[in-house]
Amino acid sequence: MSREGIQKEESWTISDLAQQLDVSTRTIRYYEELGLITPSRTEKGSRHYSRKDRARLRLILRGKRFGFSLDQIREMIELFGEDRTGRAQLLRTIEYGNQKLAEIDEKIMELRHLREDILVYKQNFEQKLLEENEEEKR
Amino acid sequence: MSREGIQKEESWTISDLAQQLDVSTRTIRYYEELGLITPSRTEKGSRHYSRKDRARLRLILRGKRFGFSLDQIREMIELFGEDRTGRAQLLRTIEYGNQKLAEIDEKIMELRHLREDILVYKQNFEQKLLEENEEEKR
DNA sequence: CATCAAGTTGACGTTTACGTAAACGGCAGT
DNA sequence: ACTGCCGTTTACGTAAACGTCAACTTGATG
Repeated sequence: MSREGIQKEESWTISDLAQQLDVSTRTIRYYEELGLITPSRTEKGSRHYSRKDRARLRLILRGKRFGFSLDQIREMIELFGEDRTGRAQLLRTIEYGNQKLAEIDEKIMELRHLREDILVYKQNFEQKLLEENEEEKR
Repeated sequence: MSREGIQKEESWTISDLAQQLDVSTRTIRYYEELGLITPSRTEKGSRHYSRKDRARLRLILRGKRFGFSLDQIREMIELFGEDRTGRAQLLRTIEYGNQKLAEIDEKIMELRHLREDILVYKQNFEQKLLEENEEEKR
């Protein structure tokens, strides 16, 4: 009989996580200082990260890579994390989400522009390369 | 006869440019300190920006918005800016360009992920909103 | 049991990317 | 000639995002 429902009950130490996501432990603790993640603690006081914590950290790192400040990220996490109740609150949160989505779409657009710019530069050099080769044939 | 080839000879002062691209003059001067832009000077010493300079500044700002450090940006500008000659140099530069393009594509992919994450959060709240409405009907 | 790796909390240092203020020159309008 | 306004340089200030080091605990292991 296959034993179903066995919870791996995965969890990691701070250095596990640091290694997995390629950041320093200091950085992770720093994010905790800022209230971006709140891992559980063992009896002794060691930090203890669940897969949810890990997902959150990934979100943070991802956000960072696109110029979002930690403060903006915190803002985001708080809004989506709180147990908002009541239509008004919910609507506001959803609206905030839409706004963030729009921002991201905007970023994607801009990235395409940047890509274009670089492509043009590159093509310039490719052209030069062709000219060099022509010259050689002569 | 239409007068062709009339160069508007466009150029701008530092504050013109700052306003156009929505940055401070300090920032522009700072980029110059770092060697990212080198505007010409008027007799008196005032900076004088051509459309090329403006394009470059736009590139810088664009790069910045995606977490590229000014140092990375400088690296990029230098490589594309220098008058490289010789097939080896050209090939290296082109390779560098390809690498940058790959990085950007990677970023775009990651942005899509981030977008997905946020979308899921939002949909969660939209679901809650539906449940609230149900409850009300009761 | 000694020691060593890995965890903790402070505290201070460093880099990046500018802001801000001082002190000055040039030019336009009154 | 005086007043603003814009430009310049030099210099110091600062917020964000960590790095680094010290001082200490706590298991784990030869």
